[in-house]
Amino acid sequence: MVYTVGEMAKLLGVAASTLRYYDKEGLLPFVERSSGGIRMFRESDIEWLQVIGCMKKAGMSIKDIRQYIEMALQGGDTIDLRLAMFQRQQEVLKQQMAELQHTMEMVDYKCWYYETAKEAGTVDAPQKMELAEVPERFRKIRQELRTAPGTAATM
Amino acid sequence: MVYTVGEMAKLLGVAASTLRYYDKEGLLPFVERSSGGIRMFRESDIEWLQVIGCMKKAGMSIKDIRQYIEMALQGGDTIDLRLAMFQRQQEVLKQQMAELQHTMEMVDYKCWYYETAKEAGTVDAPQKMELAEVPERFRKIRQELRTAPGTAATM
DNA sequence: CTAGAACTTAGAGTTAACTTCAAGTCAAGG
DNA sequence: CCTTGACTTGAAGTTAACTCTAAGTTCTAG
Repeated sequence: MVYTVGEMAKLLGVAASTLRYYDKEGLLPFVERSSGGIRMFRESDIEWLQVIGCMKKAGMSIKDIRQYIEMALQGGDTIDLRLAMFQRQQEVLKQQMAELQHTMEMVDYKCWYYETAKEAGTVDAPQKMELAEVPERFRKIRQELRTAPGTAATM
Repeated sequence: MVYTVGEMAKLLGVAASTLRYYDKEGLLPFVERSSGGIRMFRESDIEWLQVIGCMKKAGMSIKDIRQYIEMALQGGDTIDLRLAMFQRQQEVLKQQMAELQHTMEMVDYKCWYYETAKEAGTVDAPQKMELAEVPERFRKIRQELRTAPGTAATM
């Protein structure tokens, strides 16, 4: 079974123009063409596309992804490089996860803040509350919000 | 203690031009000016800036953040709206977390894949391995990678 | 009082990742 | 054979979020 660019796009839930763009950027060198020049995606190309989607979700740029694809097609002696690339990506994701966790804590705190404000009818209730009255799990984040960060970038 | 835009930028680890840009976009209406027109960030503005940073990390656009800021400055009768906004953001973050989790699984799989390839000296080892030989925790993701997705967008 | 560093603004430039357009080509059904 | 819908390309346009530039102003130290 082969697919045209439009069919594959529908299958993956992306625009056909996106796949053409990826091809132009060198992300799809494995896609073959008909005698007339039309892209013919094979069943096995789906795995490539899924991996590309995964890397994009991990925050990698088109350029970085192209490097990986080139290595993968080049073959055997780049196994170490590819392994290293995914291991680095693992670290990046761990970092992202920690950051997301932290962002969640902030949002949880803000939800508590406005729930408390809603009950009291004014934001003064949570805003002026003594730290000791604030639920324990929000104390750290509240302190953090109200002071400048240490070294790490916040915005 | 008050800060100029450059001092505050350094404190937060961002470019001064970014803070000016945010101001231009209406994100910093609370920042006062000296008689000569120079921005004077107050200690208490740090919390605003931290919240902006948090919302940006949660993937909100400048435009959406401005809406929140406007509501917050407008005062009391928008508490419900602000609560709803953060509750929606909570859902968005849960979604992001699930996606990140999934991306991590893919990367973990790829690490295993290339570790196995490295040991064997060829990608054929993991590539052609029977599903039953694949460590149990990678089976699902391997299957998934090799087939078209259901309804959800993958890329 | 003055030099110079840091501030101000409007507006132009940058970058990534698409997205659209125009003009033309391919392929399947009737 | 012809129509028609989907495909092709290069190139231009879009969007968000900055980032830089230029011309001018403010503040602080000497």
